[in-house]
Amino acid sequence: MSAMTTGTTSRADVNRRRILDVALAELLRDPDASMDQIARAAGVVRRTVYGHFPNREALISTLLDGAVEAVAAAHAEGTEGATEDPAECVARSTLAVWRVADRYRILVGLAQRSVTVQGIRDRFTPVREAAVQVLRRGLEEGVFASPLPAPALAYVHEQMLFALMEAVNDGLLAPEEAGRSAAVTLLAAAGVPVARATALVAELSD
Amino acid sequence: MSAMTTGTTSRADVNRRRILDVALAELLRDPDASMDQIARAAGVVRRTVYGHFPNREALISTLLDGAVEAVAAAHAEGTEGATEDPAECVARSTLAVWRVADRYRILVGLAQRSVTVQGIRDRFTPVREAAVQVLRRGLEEGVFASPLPAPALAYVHEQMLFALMEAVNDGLLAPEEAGRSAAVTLLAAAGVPVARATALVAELSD
DNA sequence: AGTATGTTGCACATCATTGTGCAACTGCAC
DNA sequence: GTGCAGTTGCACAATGATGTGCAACATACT
Repeated sequence: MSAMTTGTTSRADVNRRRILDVALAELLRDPDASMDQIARAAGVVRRTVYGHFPNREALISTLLDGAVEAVAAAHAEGTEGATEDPAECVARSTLAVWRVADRYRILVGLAQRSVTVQGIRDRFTPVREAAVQVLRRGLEEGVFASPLPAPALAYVHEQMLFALMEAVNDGLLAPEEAGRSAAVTLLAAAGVPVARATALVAELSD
Repeated sequence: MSAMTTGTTSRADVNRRRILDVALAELLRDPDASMDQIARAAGVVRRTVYGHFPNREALISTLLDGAVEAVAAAHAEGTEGATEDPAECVARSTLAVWRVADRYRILVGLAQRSVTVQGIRDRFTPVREAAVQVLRRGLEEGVFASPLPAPALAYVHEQMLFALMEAVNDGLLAPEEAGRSAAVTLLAAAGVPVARATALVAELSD
C-alpha cells in the first residue's frame, strides 16, 4: 500500500497494462515484432519497456500466462455445469472461448516459434486434453460422426477458430454473429447435422 | 547442351534442387530459418546457397513460385471435368491439393510474414476465388448448409487443411487415410451430411 | 519545497544475420 | 594433364535487435 494512496492506479501500472495490451496486438500481427515496435506502438520509449520487463522473454511469458489463464477459464466455463451432452459442451466452450479469442490466438502463434516457451505449451495441454475427452465421448456415443480420431478433430477445431478470427478481422464475418457461427461450424465439422447444431446454439445463446 | 554431356544432371543442378527441397522443409518448421540453417541442412555451406540465389528473397520467391504452380494445378485438376456438383468439386479439389500439401502450406506460412512477398498472395488469389465460387454455388443450391458466407468458409477450409497436415505430422492421423478424411471433414464443415460426404469421397477415390 | 517513482534520451557493447570478395580446392570432361 | 564449373572457407562491412548504464526530467504524493 505504499505506492497507492488514491484509488487510481499509478501511471506506471497504466503503462504496464498498455504495454501488455499493445504487445498482444503487435505480436498478433507479427510474432517477431521488435521491442522498439511494441514500445512505440504503446506510446512509450523502448527503454521504458525494459523498466517493466527485464527482457523480451519475460514480456512474452507474462502475455502467455494471461492467455493460458483466460482460455482455461473460458473452457472450464463451457464444460462445467451438469452437461452430459458432448455437443452442448462443445457449443458452450466455443461460445466461451470466442470471447477471449485474441489471447487464445497469440498463445499458439507464439508457442510455435519461441524455443523457450516450450513449457507454455505443456502448461496448456491440460485444457487441450479436456477438449479431446469431450470429443472422444461424443464420437463413442455417436453424437459426433467423423472419420477423424478425437485428437485430430481437436486440432481441426483449434484451427477453425483461428480461421474464423481471421475472417472477422478481414471483415468477411459480422462480429455479432461470429461466435454463434463458429459454434455451429465446429459442430458441423464434428459431424453434427447443421439443423441440430443451429438449434442447439440458438438455445444456448439466448 | 554445353554443360550436360551425360544424361545425369550436373551436381550443381542437384545441389540447387536439394537446397530448394531442404529450404521448403526448414522454412516449414521455422519461417525465420536463417540462410545458414538452410545451407547446413542441405549439406552445403552458406556461400554456396548465394551461388544459386542472389539473396534470401530470391530463394523464397522461387519456392513460392513452385508452390503457387503446384496448388493451382492441383485445384484445377479437382474442378475440371464436367462436374456440376459443388460437393464433388470440393471433394476432388481436396484430394488433389492434399498431394501437394507441404508446398501449399509453406505458401501461406510465408505469405503472412514477408513484406516483399505480398505480391505472391495476390498471385494466389485467383485460385482462392475459384474456391470461393464453388462454395458460393453450393450454398445457393442448398448442397451446403452453413451459417458462414462463402469467403469465410473458404478460410475455414484452408485452415482445416493445415490442421490435418499437422495431425499427420504428429502421428495422430494415418497418412493413407488422411486425404479421404480431409475431404469428408471439409464437406462436413460445409454442412454436407457425413453419410453423404463419406459415400461421395469413397466413390471418387476408388 | 522536497522526495520518490517512473519516464526519457542518449550512449554503448554485444550478438546474429545478410550479402560480398577472393583465393584455394575438388571433380568431371575433354 | 589442362581447363572449367562449382564448392569451400575464410574475411569483411553493414545492418538491426537486444540489453544495460546514466543523467536529466516530469509528475504525484507528503
